[in-house]
Amino acid sequence: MNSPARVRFAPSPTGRLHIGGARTALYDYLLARQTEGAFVIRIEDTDRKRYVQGAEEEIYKALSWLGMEWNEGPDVGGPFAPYRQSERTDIYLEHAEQLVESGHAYYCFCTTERLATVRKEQQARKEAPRYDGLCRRLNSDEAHNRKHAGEAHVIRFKTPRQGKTTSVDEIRGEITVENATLDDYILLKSDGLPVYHLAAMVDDHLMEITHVLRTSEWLPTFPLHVLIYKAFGWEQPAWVHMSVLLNPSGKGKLSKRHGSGGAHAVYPLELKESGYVPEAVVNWLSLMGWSYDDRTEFFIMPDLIGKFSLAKLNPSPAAVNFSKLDHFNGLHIRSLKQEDLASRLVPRFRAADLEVTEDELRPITPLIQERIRTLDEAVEMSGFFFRNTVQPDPQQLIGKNMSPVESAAALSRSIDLIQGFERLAAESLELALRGLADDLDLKVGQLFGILRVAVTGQRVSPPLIETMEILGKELILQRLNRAAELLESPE
RNA sequence: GCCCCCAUCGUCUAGGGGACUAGGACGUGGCCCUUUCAAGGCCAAAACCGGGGUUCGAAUCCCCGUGGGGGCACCA
Repeated sequence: MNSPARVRFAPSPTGRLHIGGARTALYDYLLARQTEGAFVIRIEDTDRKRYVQGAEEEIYKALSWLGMEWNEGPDVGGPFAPYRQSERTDIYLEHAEQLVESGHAYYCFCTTERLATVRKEQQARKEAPRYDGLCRRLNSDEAHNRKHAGEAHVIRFKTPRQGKTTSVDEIRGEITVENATLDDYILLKSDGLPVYHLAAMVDDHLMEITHVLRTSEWLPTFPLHVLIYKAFGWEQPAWVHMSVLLNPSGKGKLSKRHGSGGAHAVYPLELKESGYVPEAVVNWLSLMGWSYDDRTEFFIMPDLIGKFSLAKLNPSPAAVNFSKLDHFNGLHIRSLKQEDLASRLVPRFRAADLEVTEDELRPITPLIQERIRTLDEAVEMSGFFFRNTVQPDPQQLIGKNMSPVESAAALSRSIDLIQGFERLAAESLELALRGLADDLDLKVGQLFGILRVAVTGQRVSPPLIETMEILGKELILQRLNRAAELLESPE
């Protein structure tokens, strides 16, 4: 095993955690657990304009639901607290000033208006929009004077104008760019708060982060980050730029809502509300840009912790495949213990206004476990167990290739037969019903089809015999009689 | 416009010069099983972006195209 990794997941609280972020967090978590290192959460809330109230709590909730616990973070504290960047502003200011003193950064007094004008001119000339370096040429005395006079300013990085910078990414190798193509990026804004480029580098260093996992959106500024590390004289962490997630169509970065026709949830907590189990979401996420071998795909968290490796990360962008999530959800539901499934089903039934208890659910879980792909499908399929009455479609009460009269006769004979039972026991009931079908010269499917609709109100249901056993003689007779009436006088 | 990254079935991927007649999974189609629906089993169709090199030999290495993605904010 490798030495303990300190890995951080650093979301900005600008909205709900989406599956892309969740996948990054997962890889962070796996690396930390695998090496028995630390998984730390840092909240990057230096942009006050985009701050969303409650977003931070949502992120915690989503990570918890997915089964990732963190060792350090704003809510649990830790040796490098505070973990919210808005509470570390002094640190960034100090470091920015340090860079100015060492000649790696400078004060810039340009207004946003001037910057916009410059940018516009450059674009008109079809040049890359970039800071024109006006304040870079200021002598330091003048700059200090203007600063002390209270003039609004930012601190910019003094990017070398010559030479090349080579950055090393764990999955992509060396990436070399001409420094001339880089900009003099702003490090510290005029409000005194840092931008990502400064804050993240300072924190990663101070918090002793060993592996920086982020998506490839950061590749263009990767050289800048390396330059900042070098300007401070710090040792770099291992950089890992993962692929981005694409829309199911493969066109464009994953956006809020997608899927053919219907909308697909892109937030883990939304997936939860749609009846997905966290095990499936984790399994699905883990395989978007990572693989273990050429055949193994079913994983639960402990497997993943053991098997994850950075070397198997795939650099190319991956389109999200929601039907595969459905598949994994079915797989994980089937692998659940019955009691576990039953307890997870309770809230889904309640959400559908069906008052059920886990005890009531337990006997039916074995009947539906291998038939459902989401927890909510259990409600669709077996809700009739908990409704007082069912509403069969009279048309559906007519057996396949049968007349209404024949169907009514089959129903009536079934009622007689069931009346003869003390208690409905699956084995004997099935034997009797099959005998009846034989007597009536019907195929088993014809008779069962009628009974299924009569008993469940549905054409698709859990296995009929077991269903009848659970429902019991009284209820069955009630529903069968009701069906017989419907067949005689359909409204 | 400029810079960067990527490129195997529709999708996610295995593949690290000969083991490739290119493997697995989802999805799709068919068959079997079957009281419906599933699940399960079996089978099928389905890919190395193009062109040049390098090499005895290239899906694998290099170059050029092309395509896709990302970035160019006092956002992250």
